Amino acid sequence: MPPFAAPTRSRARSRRCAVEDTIITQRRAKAEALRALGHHPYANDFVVTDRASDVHAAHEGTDAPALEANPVRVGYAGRVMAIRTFGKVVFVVVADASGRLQANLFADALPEADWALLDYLDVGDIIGVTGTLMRTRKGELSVKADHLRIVTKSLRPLPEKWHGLQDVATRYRQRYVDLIVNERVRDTFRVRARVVQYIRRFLDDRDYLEVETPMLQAVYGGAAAKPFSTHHNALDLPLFLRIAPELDLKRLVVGGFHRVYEINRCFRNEGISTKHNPEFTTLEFYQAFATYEDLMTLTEELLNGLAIAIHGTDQVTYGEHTLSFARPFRRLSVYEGLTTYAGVPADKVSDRPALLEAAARLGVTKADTRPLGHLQMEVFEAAAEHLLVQPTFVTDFPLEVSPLSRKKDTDPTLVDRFEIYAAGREIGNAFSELNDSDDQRSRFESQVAQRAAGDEEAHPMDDDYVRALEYGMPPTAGEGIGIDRLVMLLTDSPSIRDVILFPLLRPEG
RNA sequence: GGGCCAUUAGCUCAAUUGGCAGAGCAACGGACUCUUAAUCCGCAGGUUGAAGGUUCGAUUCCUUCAUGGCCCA
Repeated sequence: MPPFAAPTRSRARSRRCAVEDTIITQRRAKAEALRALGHHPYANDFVVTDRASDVHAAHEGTDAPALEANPVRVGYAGRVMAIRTFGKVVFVVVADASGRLQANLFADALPEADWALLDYLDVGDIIGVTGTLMRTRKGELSVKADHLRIVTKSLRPLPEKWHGLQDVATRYRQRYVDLIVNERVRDTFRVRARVVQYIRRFLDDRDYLEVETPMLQAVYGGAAAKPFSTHHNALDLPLFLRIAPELDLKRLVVGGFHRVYEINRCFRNEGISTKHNPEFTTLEFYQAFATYEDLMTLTEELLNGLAIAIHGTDQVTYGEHTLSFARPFRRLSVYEGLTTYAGVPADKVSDRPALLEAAARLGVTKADTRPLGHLQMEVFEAAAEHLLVQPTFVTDFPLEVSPLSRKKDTDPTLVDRFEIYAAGREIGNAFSELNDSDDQRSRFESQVAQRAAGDEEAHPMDDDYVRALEYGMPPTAGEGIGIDRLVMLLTDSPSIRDVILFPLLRPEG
C-alpha cells in the first residue's frame, strides 16, 4: 500500500463514524450512570424462568379476568425491540430467542429504583423482567412488570424498526445485526437446521453410518474443480482442502461400512455467484449393493419427505415457481435433452459438427477443442439446465465427464449416472460406482492426460484409491447433494449467501 | 475476467436542466396511565464511498479506484 493512502483512509473512517460515535458516547455514558447507581450494566445473575413463545402458547386463550383471578408469575429476558412511552406507562417489546413478549411498565407497579432505569434504557438493550401476566385494553398478552433489570447495555443503534436492515453487504458482514432485526433470516437458518436434522434421521433410519473424513488431503479428487492449497509445517507437506469427500467414503465401503454418509464442508477455489460459495456443505452417501436407479427412488423419497416435513406439502414455492416434489420425478437422458432443448437431431447427438452447430447457436464458446462428452454436456447445460425447473433426474452421462462412474452395460460410451435438477440448478449428482480397479486406473490416466492438455479441473491420479479398489469394492451407488442449494429451494432464497451464515466477502477496507 | 447498475444522516430513502443537501424512523429535550410503525411540540445530526478533472458553481458531468448487486464467461 502506498504510504500516502493510510492517513486518507483513516480520516475517511473517522469522518464516517462521527455521528455514530456520538450515539455510542451517549450510551456509554448511560452504562456509566448505571454503574454509579449500583447496577452492573453487564450483569450475569438474572434468572430466566420463562420463554416468550412458551408463555404465549400456554396462555393464548386465557382472558383478562382469569389472569387477574389467578396471577401467573413470569420471569424472562431479551432484547428491547421497541419502547413506547406514555408518561407513567411504558410498553417495551422484548424479543428472546423464542419470540416476542411485551413488558408493561407502570410507574405505580415498579419499585422506584427500577422505574429510574428507564432514563438509561435504549432499544437494543437486553433486559430482564419479572411480573405477572395481564392483557392490555387491546387484548395483548403481556407482562405487568414488578421488576426490571438492564442486563446488557447495547452501545450501537439498531437499524430502523420497520424496514430492517436492507443493505446486503452489511447484512452479510454483520450477520448478527441481520439476525436481530430480520425475522425471516432467523427462520431461514432454523429451516436449514431442520433440513440437516431430517436428512440425518432419514439416513440413520436406513442404517447408514455417519462418518467424518479428512478435509485436508494430500491428493484431492471426487469432483472436477480447483482446490485451495495449504501447507502443513511440521510435515513440510503441501495439502489441499477437499473438493469432495467421495474417494474417502468409498474407501470406507471397501473397508466394510456398506452404508456411509457425511454431511460436511467442501471447498472449491472458484468464482462466487448466487449459486457458488467457496466453502459449501454437501451430503454424500454410499450404499453397497445398490444402483443409481435405486438412488433415484431414495432421492425421491428423501426430497418428497423433506418438502412435507418443512412445508407440510410437496408443493414448494420458489420465486415465481411452484416446485412439485410429488413422486415420481421427471427423468430425462442427456441425449433426450440435447434433442428436446438444443435441437440436435436424435441421430446426431454424438455427431461433432451437429453439436458444434448447436453450441454456436447457444453462444457456447471454446467448445470446439473439448472431447465429445464435454461438448455434449456444455451444449446440454447451455440449452436445458435453466429450463429444468421441476425436479428432474438427468440420466446417462457421457463417459468422459464421469471418471468415477460405472459404464453402462448397454452402452460403454455412457455411464450409470444421474444429476437431479430443480429450479434450473443442479442439486445433486449420483452414480453407480466404478469398482473395476483397472478401468479406474485407466480413467485416472486419461484424466491426467486431459490435465496435461490444460484442463485444470481434471482429476489427479490417486494411486491409493486404485489400490483400495484392487482389494474389491462391492457394487455400490453413491450420491452427493448440495445442502446449501437444497436449503435455498426450501426457504425460497434467491442467493446461496442467504443460506450461509457468514458467506465469503472481501475483507472490509 | 467482461458489461450494466448502485453507493447521500445510525437505518430506510428523496433531491427538477449543473444552482442553498431533505424526509421518515432512531437519538437528544419536553407532554402524555393501554400503545402495537403510538401521537404531539422542540432540537440536533452531512467533506453526498475515495482521489482527481471540467465548471463561476458538482450529490448531479468526466476519469481512476474501492465495495456491493445483477447478467455474461
